[in-house]
Amino acid sequence: MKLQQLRYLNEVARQDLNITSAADALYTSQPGVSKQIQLFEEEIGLQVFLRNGKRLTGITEPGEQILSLAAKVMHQIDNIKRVGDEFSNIETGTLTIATTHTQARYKLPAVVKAFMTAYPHVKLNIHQGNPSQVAEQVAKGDADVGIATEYISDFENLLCLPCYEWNRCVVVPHGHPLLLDGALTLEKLAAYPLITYDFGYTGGSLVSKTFSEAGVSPNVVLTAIDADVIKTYVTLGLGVGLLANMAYDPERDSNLAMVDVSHLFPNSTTYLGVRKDAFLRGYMYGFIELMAPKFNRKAVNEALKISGTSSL
Amino acid sequence: MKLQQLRYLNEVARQDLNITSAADALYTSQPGVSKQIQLFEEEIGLQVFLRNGKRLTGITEPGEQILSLAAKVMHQIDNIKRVGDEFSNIETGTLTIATTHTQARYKLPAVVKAFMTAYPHVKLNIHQGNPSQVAEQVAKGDADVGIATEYISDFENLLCLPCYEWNRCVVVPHGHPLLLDGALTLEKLAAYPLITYDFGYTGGSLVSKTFSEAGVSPNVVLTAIDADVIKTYVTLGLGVGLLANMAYDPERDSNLAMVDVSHLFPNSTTYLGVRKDAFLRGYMYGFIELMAPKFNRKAVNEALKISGTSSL
DNA sequence: CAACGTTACGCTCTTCGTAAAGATG
DNA sequence: CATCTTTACGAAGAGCGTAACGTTG
Repeated sequence: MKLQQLRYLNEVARQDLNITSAADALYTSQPGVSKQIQLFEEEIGLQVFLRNGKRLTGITEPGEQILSLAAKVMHQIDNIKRVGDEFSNIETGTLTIATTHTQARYKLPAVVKAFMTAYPHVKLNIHQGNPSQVAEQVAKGDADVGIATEYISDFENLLCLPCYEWNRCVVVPHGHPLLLDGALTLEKLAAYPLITYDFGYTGGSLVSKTFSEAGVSPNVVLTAIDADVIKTYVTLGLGVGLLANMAYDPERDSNLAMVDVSHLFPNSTTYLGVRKDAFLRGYMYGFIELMAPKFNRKAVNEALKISGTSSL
Repeated sequence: MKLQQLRYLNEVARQDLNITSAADALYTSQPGVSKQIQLFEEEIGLQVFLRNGKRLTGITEPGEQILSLAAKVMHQIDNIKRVGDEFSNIETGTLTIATTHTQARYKLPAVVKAFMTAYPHVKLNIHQGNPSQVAEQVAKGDADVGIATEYISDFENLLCLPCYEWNRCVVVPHGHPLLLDGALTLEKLAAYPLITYDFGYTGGSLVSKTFSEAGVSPNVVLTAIDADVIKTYVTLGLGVGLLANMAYDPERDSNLAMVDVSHLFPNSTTYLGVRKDAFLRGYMYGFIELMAPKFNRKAVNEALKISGTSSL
């Protein structure tokens, strides 16, 4: 059995059982991939892939398990390489962050700036997606850390660290009747067309839950994943915007008025997630600490130790 | 990076940094191992082993991490092979049990007999050791399951399933004064020379704890890991034997009298341990169920799911 | 000087890429 | 007939074993 074979298997599974595109992705020849997979299946003594004649049509039951194990092996091989990088090229490498739009746009800039100053030789990638995509990317090892609200703890092999709590505000054009009508309630809010986050995005489901538990039906006329989009439509007079506190900037958004509604909704917690079995580079600990100061290197290791089987 | 290199690294570490004996154990040439380790270190960009000139004298700090990861990789490679075996040669293979003498001698025979009838093509190995050796063998993957009392749950990556509870009895030659003196107490027991298990073995530490909590000092004149040895010395009149209930067989041990002392000591629980990240062959589930009937395949998988990161 | 690790070298087996052939839908 | 996989073959390369050399204690 060769590592190459496991790598090939993985990539074929990734590429929807298309050997040709797997070969392309691996920068090698297609017959080579085909051959190694045959050799692997011969050595193991069973088929990983179901075939209809020559086409791959599916994955066998044992194949599923083998692919899952192969993915773990490849991940640990990556970890081994990282150990090398960590100890030789101190503080150079890549940090891939998966996060939602809200975090990327309003919370991360300050953190990223501090990070880039502290680790100028680390290349940064930011992947954007909804919370479950964020979690999935981290779980698969496509991202080193994920930052999102809710959902992220669904995956068994992720360690979730609470970073900070936040709440919501309402934005309206200046002179809007809501501004004149005393303290805001869910009922008053529901009287106006509402523009807010997609459910399934940053704290979206918590909002709908709060409304429904209060027996109030909000009139959501438009949803977006993007606070800037929401503000744009509010500016056009299409409705009242409900978004994260941190997404309102008094200077930049001077054409809108803001009303805090923390008293109407429970706080949402933003979590940072890492794979329990990942080898964390020094600068990754650094990033985590910038994001959630109480989680220094020691605290993260402690959390990893408690949570998982990971016996690094 | 090659799997072979990881295998070599592992074996060298196992053989106390002796490349020559590692090569022997791997049935290959010594220069080959030497070369591959050099190539690996070159590729990774750091040394795994500390050298004094040409001798290996230790493991570097990153080396420790790499070796740990390499061990995991090799274990998962074994798992992959097992998947193959499981689905092709149904119910043939090997089951290695690590356990203490008491279990092997008094509890396992019935289970093993049933197992061999159910899975006649599975080869059985029984490794004997003290409870911490048992746990270590399972943790390292040298044994598939471990059976012992206490201690076994110290390892992070072991799943422990409670099998059954048991308690102790006292054995003495017929006509011994203890038999005439009414209900037994710790004090009365302490008045006679005591022969019992090594502390650190089957429930031994629980016995000493019970005595010390009662403020009683037992007069332990001889300890052994082996109930048969204990009984032999009791027969010779050297003292009173304190051993596991199940170790007294009224027929075979007709030359000794037995007094139950369950009321003096708390029950001990015997656990069965498996690695959380092991791929369990069908017959291994079978063995576990024979040993602890409430843990059928489904229950074991459930326990694995709850306990670990293991996302098979 | 005995035990151990590294270097040197030649052989063999593997792997990889190109080209061609065979299947599938 | 376009797409995809397998087979065939030759060249390049990697791994292994023997033998010789260099070090360590």
